[in-house]
Amino acid sequence: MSSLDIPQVAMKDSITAQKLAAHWPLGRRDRDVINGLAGRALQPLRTGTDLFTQGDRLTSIFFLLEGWAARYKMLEDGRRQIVSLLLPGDLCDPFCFLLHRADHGVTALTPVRVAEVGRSQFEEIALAHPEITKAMWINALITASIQREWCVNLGRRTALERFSHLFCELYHRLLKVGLVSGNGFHFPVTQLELADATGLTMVHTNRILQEMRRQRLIELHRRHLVVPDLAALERVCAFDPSYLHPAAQEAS
Amino acid sequence: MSSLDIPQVAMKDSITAQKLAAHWPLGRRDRDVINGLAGRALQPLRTGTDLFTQGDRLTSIFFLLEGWAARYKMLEDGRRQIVSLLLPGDLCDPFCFLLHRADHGVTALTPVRVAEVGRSQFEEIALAHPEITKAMWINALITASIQREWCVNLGRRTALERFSHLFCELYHRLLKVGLVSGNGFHFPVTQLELADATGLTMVHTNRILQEMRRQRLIELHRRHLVVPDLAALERVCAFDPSYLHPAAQEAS
DNA sequence: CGGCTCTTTGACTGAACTCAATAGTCGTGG
DNA sequence: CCACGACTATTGAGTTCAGTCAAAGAGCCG
Repeated sequence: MSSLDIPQVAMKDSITAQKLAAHWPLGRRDRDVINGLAGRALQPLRTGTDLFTQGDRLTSIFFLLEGWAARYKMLEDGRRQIVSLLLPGDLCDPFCFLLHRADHGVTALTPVRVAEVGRSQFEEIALAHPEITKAMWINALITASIQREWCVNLGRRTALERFSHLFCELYHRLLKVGLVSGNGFHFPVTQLELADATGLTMVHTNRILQEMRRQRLIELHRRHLVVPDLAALERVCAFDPSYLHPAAQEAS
Repeated sequence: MSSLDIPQVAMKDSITAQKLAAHWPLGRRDRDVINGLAGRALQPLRTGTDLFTQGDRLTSIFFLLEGWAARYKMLEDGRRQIVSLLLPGDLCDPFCFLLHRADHGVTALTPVRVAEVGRSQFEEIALAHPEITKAMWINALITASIQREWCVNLGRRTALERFSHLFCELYHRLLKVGLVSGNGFHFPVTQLELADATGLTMVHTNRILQEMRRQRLIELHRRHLVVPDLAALERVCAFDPSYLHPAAQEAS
């Protein structure tokens, strides 16, 4: 855990192992188990592919190794709400076997590389590596915390605040896995998808983004988002990163 | 699990044991452990008391034995979003110890009776009774599913649909613990609280409730809500109860 | 009966939506 | 290299759902 280790970890561990180890300290062996799973990635999936759909019986969990995905729910008349964004390294429903069926879908927003872990294999690992299981549970709790914050975003923030908050969240989450460089990051989400994530229409999304550009809160061009002044953006929405539980682990 | 058992269970088990056993079959001993915890209830807390507040370090979990509570988050300027409702029998953050601090508050909407379980005691029980732990994890996953559905409610439904959906959800959840009688249930939520749960203002809440009464979708009077035609209410919002995972347990 | 909290009402405002059309962008294949 | 189709982004005009402000009733409890 000393700072000297970090370059080595970054060289060696998969992004998923990094992320889990940030929740709960994992030893070399535990991390290597995760790296092993992450190494067996599927063929890349193309944009728009669903990892699974609402109502599916779930037979495996996914590690999102590269690319972005979205958890979403549809209404009968075609309205869609994106309920969370999955970033590189994120786990997709590690404990889904405990429920009957998927209550939502997960779709690839970009080409994605995922590793699929079947149920029996997952259960073996969970049994043999309780620390991994614990890290995954912490991960699930943080996901739930983010979900609550999204409820606040959708229920009580203005359009400008919603986008500001979302961008702040993504900035912090991507920073943690080393995907921010030069105050910016690759941002492959279309305005339609942004609208579905913030509960607004595409037209309104477009107008607010222009307003944010005008106010120099963001630069957004060709799938790249730059936040020239993070503090300013955070001020717009009174961003408090504690809901991301940046240091979840504790002496136990 | 035969239907002959049901009356006996209902007579003997605490509401929390009932609820957990509905997620995952629990034996007599496991249920009695929960009953034992539930039996040591605190003094009733009065309306408006916070079980804990955002930022608190969590030292115990709560069983809500009687009364209603709300999970909420505040914005700096006083805006509030209720992110979930806790009904009689509900658990309040059984695994909160895995995170540093509370990212939200929980407040009593009515006088409540809760049982408090300290960390060390909880961990003892979790170790000695893995089936209870499993039931609690399933409970946590269902809570997360409900949270996602609330995002849909806040992001993509009209005001009328939001209230309809919320009432349908409450109807189903209360039905499961035997708190619905004669198509109705005790409904102690004020219009201000309803507004904070649906992301609307109190004034608009009032107007929509009147509209719902006019359309004979609900009867709401003196803290009692009657749904004369559940199917009609469900039609308004295209309610699909599968997100409540009514039969979560499965052969494992 | 007084002081709460909760509910209801009216008039006005405004943030976000709808509809519809135009303009980029990107990959593909001729 | 350019033309084509399919997304994606942008713009304008008009509308509406929900918010704001302010005040008046109801219900409840000591």
